[in-house]
Amino acid sequence: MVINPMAEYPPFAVTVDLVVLTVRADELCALLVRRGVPPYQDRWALPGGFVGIHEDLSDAAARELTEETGIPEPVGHLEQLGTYGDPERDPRGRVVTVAYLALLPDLPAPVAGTDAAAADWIPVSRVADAHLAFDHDVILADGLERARAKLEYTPLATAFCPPEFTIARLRTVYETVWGTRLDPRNFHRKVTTTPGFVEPVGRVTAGDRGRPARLYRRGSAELLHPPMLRPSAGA
Amino acid sequence: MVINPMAEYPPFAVTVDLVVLTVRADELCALLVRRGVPPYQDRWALPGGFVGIHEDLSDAAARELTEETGIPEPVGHLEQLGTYGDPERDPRGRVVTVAYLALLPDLPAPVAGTDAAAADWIPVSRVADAHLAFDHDVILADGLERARAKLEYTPLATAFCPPEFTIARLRTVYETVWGTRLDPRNFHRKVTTTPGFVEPVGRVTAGDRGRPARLYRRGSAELLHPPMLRPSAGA
DNA sequence: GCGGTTATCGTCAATAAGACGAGAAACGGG
DNA sequence: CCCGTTTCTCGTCTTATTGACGATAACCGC
Repeated sequence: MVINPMAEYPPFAVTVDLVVLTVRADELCALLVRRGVPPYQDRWALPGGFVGIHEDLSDAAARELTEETGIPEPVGHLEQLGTYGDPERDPRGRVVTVAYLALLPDLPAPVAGTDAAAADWIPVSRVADAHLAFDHDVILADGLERARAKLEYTPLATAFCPPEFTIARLRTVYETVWGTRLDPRNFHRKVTTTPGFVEPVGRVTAGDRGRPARLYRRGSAELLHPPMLRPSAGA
Repeated sequence: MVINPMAEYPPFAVTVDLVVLTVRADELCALLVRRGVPPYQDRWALPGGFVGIHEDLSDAAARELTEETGIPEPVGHLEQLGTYGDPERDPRGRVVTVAYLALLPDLPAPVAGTDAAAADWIPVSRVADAHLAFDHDVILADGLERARAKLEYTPLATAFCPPEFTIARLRTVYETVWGTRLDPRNFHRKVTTTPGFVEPVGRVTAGDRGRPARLYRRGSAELLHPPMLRPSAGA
């Protein structure tokens, strides 16, 4: 703020929007809010809001995520997805939005939005008809594609799981996000032999059907070597 | 522009910055400009500039690319890299920049910047000392990592090549960007058997040393299956 | 105990990758 | 014109990884 050349340059509003994904009841769901005010009143939209003049972009995204889900931050995963700045994307004026992608475990959270409108988890298979506000259809589609691709070469599937999870739980994450079925035995071998993907906790589950399963937590790897490739594209 | 709620929200300036990479003389080079005005006067920086109030972000990036390189657009590859909005990143005020990554063939282009300052290709191995202006070190590092990763699972190495190229040329691109050596025979087999990576033109080179090489052009695939994995990380 | 269910381990063939050998096709120098 | 040099292209062998699937282990309810 030493000098003020801003006056010479066009003023923009900057927002953050969130693609928040989770896996619940064998369905991939996105967190959506129903808009209470124009434009696009009563339409579903991605949660988001304006960035404060002294606020970092990632801080704004984390703040919105906490406000919308009610959960403290250090669960799951949050990363920048992309920035959308079509001059016509917001009828109110020139608004550039920085989209973030969040992957969360299935929370029993109330999802009581602080804003007036209602918030809810919507299965992505049923969002297509909804015609989200602004360009949020495109942003959501980009987020889904990013999530699907990242499961291939990063251990981020664990972000959809609670801190301790079974291999079967991790497999349903892959199956749900990719929309494919995976062989439980080959998946088990692949996950347990990829260095740094998961590490055993030492305990097992109890109370479920079938043989108890070992519990694992996320390993230290940031990248999977070799990657988990989607069967669809492989052939 | 129907309503004007912008007044209630903090005004930002929005810029685009470009990480422009090419392979020349067996070195990976980035296009940098020397700043002619404060702040960071006389320091190297990424090319870039302010986004017009009616201009799309990708249009602004393409415009800057053309201005800085003098080449018409439809060569190489241009994609959004990420957005950087630390409140302190620009001493002049709140400037959010949307970074783009461009991969170009080695152009005999004059690189005569329209702006006052000089522009030049700098080998990335020598940029580390330079301490670029603003947070451009970070943006460049992110662009390099993105480029290295994308060579693994996309055919974008072809963006560094002229429209028709040899397998050996493509191999030097991989070797230069990754900083490793690759076996020419295994590389040749891998590239020619990956569906959609390259397709033969039908002609061969002439005049070089050694046996003439077949010419290829880029194939139709957007993703490589199976991917080309870096040897470094593989073990 | 017995069938149902799920987890885990092992086997075998098919596929892909890494390490090389060797011939093909150009060049320049004697 | 023969020869060594260079570089491209194809082929072979060995090893690692994947995909398909059998078999056993360990729980549940009855």
